[in-house]
Amino acid sequence: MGRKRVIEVADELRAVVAALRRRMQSEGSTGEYSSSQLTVISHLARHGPSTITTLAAAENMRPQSMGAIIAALEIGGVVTGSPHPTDGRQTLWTLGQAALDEYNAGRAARGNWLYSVLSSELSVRELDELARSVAALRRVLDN
Amino acid sequence: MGRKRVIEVADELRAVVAALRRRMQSEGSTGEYSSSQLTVISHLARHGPSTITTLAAAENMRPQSMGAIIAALEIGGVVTGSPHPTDGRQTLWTLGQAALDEYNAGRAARGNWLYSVLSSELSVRELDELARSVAALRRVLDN
DNA sequence: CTAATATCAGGACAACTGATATAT
DNA sequence: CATATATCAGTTTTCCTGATATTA
Repeated sequence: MGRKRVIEVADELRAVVAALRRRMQSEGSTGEYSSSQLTVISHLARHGPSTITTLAAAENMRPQSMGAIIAALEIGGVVTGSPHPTDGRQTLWTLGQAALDEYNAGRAARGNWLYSVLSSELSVRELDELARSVAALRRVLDN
Repeated sequence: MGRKRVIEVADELRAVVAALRRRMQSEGSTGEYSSSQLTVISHLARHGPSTITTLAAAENMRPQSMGAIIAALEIGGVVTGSPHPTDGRQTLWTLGQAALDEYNAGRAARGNWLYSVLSSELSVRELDELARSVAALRRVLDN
């Protein structure tokens, strides 16, 4: 693939990422959780209890920023914090049972804009390609 | 593709979009232009002179927001505005010759984080899949 | 008069940096 | 003391909504 072609892909990816982000944010009010909140919920549901520092690193975000997201979820009763068994500096955050059930049942995603448009407007093949592309981008981010 | 699988793809896409956006923004200072500015520059380079309303629609953004981006580029001498030949309400914005040359030579992208990681860390096949996935997402956004 | 284009002003939100308290 | 975790406070950036002038 030529250099020019890579530049085009990068340009289009940049534009799509920016536009997707704006769209997800504006559609966020339709669903129950914001985009940042859904990301944290899915992380906790899949990886189990985590500290703020761990969550922030997973999302390429500063601990202070993640702290604000967790604080909002705690007020809503979605997550609960408990002291780390051996390290008194850390707090382990866990998904509440109701939120975990909700996530596993797919109800958290049901009313979500991104989930619904991917289901309805992408072919099976496109979804498959998208899954691989997302994994490749994740790999790039984690380097 | 099952429902659960689509939810996973949506979750991962949401997380990657958010993380990519943050990363692009923080790496932005390395390059010469911000993410929003690069998007506008590449649009003008490919599609020719455009109005603020046209640019805003292409990027799924409000005209007021695009106006601010254009204003910054004008101060930097990157774009120049000229009145529309027949419609006095409109201003057509054009890339300056220096910026156009720079774009065509790939110099605008050379120092760009996104371009360089895509070139160095993705295989040809992954770049190809990514190009198709980005096009599919663009289609979803334009609906 | 109605619709479209652009811009001015003010606001909301997400994530940032710097500083600080506490525990290892 | 040096390091790691978390949080408080203030700032920056980006995009938003509402209101207004101008032209088609």
